[in-house]
Amino acid sequence: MERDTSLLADLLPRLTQLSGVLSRGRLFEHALAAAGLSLERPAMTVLATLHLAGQPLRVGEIATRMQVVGPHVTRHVNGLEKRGLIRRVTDPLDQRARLIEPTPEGTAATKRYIGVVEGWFTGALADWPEHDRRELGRLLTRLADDLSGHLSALDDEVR
Amino acid sequence: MERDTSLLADLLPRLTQLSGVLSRGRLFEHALAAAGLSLERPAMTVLATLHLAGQPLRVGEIATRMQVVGPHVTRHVNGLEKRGLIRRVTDPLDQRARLIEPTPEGTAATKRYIGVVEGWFTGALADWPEHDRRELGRLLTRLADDLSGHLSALDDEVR
DNA sequence: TATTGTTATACTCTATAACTATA
DNA sequence: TATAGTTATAGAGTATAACAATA
Repeated sequence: MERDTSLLADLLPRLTQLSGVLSRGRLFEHALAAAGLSLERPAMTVLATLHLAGQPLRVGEIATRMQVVGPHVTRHVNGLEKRGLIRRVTDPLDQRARLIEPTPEGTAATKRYIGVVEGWFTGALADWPEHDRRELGRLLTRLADDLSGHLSALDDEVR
Repeated sequence: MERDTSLLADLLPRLTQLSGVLSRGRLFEHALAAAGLSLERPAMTVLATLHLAGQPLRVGEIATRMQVVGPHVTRHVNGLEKRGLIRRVTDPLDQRARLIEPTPEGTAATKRYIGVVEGWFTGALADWPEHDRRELGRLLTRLADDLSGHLSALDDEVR
């Protein structure tokens, strides 16, 4: 019990710091600039989500994967479409739905961006022993899942 | 090299997910409600920063520790002062500076909040082997430091 | 002249509500 | 009537710029 508290006293500030570096930090802005892109970060996240999926996705599906709400995705899809980075295709199976798919330019832009971020992370973790990198991946996966699960439970309680 | 890429392909989405849970998630709102507080999250962060420091801090120092900019702190300090949770004391060593210190009510509120969050994290990590919890703390500390360091280096390059 | 803090303003990210079109 | 998406609007969080007071 005593030990838990002291672990948490250390862990919480770290998580806060990390969260700040990733979300508020200029890390992604740097990567966007280095990739020669002038996009808002959530727009880039839409592209990255499509890239990770490896197939066209509906607006609602993108929203779910980004853990945001539909209109937010619509807004950035609008911008991406104007720039010619994605295309809206009506889903042949359901005329209400739209499938969002990257254009060749969108795919190229996404690859440039991901390349920059990966290179940057590789550099940041260059000195890490292989074992630590693997452990971090394992623990972070579990932490993200456990925290997400607990958060859902909390939301359900309130409901 | 191949291995780095595949690690990162896994790590980056995890970090994004984690960052989302912590920053956008309703975790802290839940904790505030459970502690019986109606404060904005950054205001609570100001209180937590003071609590962690264990002593009154200047506005600028709070901003540095929160990794935000001065006016942002001023704004939330204004709100906290109105609610009687902190006090502004002119620094005897420098008439320009103000030392921010929690009132007894502020201290009590902060303790309630931290207690809720720690209890919640303890629950989320309850099933974790002690070894994993310690490893997570160690690796997260290093990750946060390395990423912060790299980010500063990037900022300097741009400058 | 440099620094600490404040005020005023604006921008980014995300949410909720109201609506349209299809099912 | 329910669902997919869009449009319009609002709010939280943070930044930049202009300023005041003190050093």
